[in-house]
Formats: sequence, C-alpha cells, structure tokens
Amino acid sequence: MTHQTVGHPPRPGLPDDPLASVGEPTPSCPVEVTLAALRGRWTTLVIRELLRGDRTFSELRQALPALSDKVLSDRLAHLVQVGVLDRRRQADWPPRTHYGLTPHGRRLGPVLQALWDWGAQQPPPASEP
Amino acid sequence: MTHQTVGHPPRPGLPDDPLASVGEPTPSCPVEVTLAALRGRWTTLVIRELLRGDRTFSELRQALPALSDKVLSDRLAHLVQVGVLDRRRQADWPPRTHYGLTPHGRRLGPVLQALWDWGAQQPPPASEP
DNA sequence: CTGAATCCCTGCCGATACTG
DNA sequence: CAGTATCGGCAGGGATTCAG
Repeated sequence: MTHQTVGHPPRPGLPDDPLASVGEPTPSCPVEVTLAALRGRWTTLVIRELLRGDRTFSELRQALPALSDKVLSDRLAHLVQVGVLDRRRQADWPPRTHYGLTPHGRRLGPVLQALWDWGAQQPPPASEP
Repeated sequence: MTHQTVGHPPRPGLPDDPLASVGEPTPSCPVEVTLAALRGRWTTLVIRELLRGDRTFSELRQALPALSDKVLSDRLAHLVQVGVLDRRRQADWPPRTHYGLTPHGRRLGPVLQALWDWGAQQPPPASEP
C-alpha cells in the first residue's frame, strides 16, 4: 500500500506531524487555520473572483448578484484580517475601494485547485435512504 | 477538464472552467462539493485519525475525547453518505463497527495536505483595526 | 459608493438521557 | 458497544436601513 508513513522527506506530513496530534479543533492546527480563512458561505467565490484580478466593491457585487452588501462586506473584512486580501481606498469621489489578493492570498490558488479536483471526481454511487 | 487559459499573465488562478462561473454557492461547484464533505467541526480530525488506519467507534472516541457521541455519530454518518468512509458492522457481540476510508476518501489526503501547507505558512503581520 | 447597525431566523453542536 | 432522541444556546447569514 502506497501511503505516506514514517520516513519521508523534510515535508510537513499530515498524519505524522506532531501538530497533527491535536485532540480537538484548535487554531494551532494549520488545517484549521486554512479552513478558518475559507470559512463562510460565498468566501471561496469572492476569492475566485479576485484570482482573476483586482476588483472594486461594486464589481464584486455585480459578479455575485445574490450576495448581500452586508455579507460581502463581512467576507472582505475577514479576508483582509487574515492577510488574504489587500484593500486600497481611493481618496477620490465617488469613493472606490479596490480589493486584491496578497501574495499570501494568491497561494490559495493551489488549495482551491485541490478542493476543485477532489470535488470533480465522481464519488461511488451512494445508497439513498 | 477544459483548461482554456484566457491570457492570465503571471499566475493563472483557479481553472477557467465554465463551472467556475457560478454566481452563487451551489452543489454543482466542485469546490463546494469538497467543502461540503469537510463541513462541520471535528470532521477533518476524524478523517486524519482514519488516515492512520481503520478504527472502531470507541477507538475514535478515545482518540478524540472531547468529541461527544452524538457529534461523532453525525460526522461518521455524513462521511459515509458522501462516500468518504466505509462502515463494516460486526454481527458479533459486543457489537463493533469498523470505519475506514474508501479509495475516494483516501484521495482527501492531498487535499488536507494542501490545507495544511497553506495554514503552516506565516501570514503577513495583520494590521490592527 | 462603500460600508456599519440592527433584527430575525435558521442550523449547528454540545449535553443528557435512552434503546438495540 | 454503538448508536438515536430531544432540547437549548449560540453564531452565521440574509434583508433592511442608515451613515461617511
């Protein structure tokens, strides 16, 4: 069976790392860190939109019409706080705010790709109750 | 998967797949599929435990002492339903139930690894509000 | 235009108690 | 041993309204 066990290169292993021994969900677990960053409905769609390039508040609202102002604002604030997004206000009038991914946020690309790849695989036919 | 790159200069982000144009969170988006599978507190820890090998209900409870019976039961049922886990009852007495990852579930390894890797990176110092 | 404040409703998850 | 039943607290998120 080819499975990652003891004795692999200096790569942080998932089940083998000491930190992977946490007995409860805690912010010190890197997996929890990432899931916390992606937490919340619409979050990944906002990131996807910004992976295509910088956007303003209105542009994001236009791209995601079913997303309310409040939640969009919440998501953006959250993503800025965890260092995924960068906010650049425009002193002009009308006030425009541009959002873009930080380098750290851009590294979420491979993560979303991994999520995409697994979800695109056909699961075995589940039995319905 | 059709990967028509539409002139992303330096860093192509998410796949430029037609499905990536969804305007709202929907089960048809593969990213949502995966996040739905991983949804819920304790879920990734249960998977991590089973990445190390098959476990019974009690063994999982022992490995995650702060997890209540009900939630553990919920998580296991959910993961079985989405095709991540495989349940094998023992007709014997006392009744033992063995849980193990399906091939599909085992492919979550790289996904969790991607989540781990990003979360393990040092984010830029967050600005204070 | 870009957000913050408020209200309400829903679903999660923890605790406890009970069954095959 | 391996779950299900039930209840309650609390946070997430949608709609609306108001402010800078």
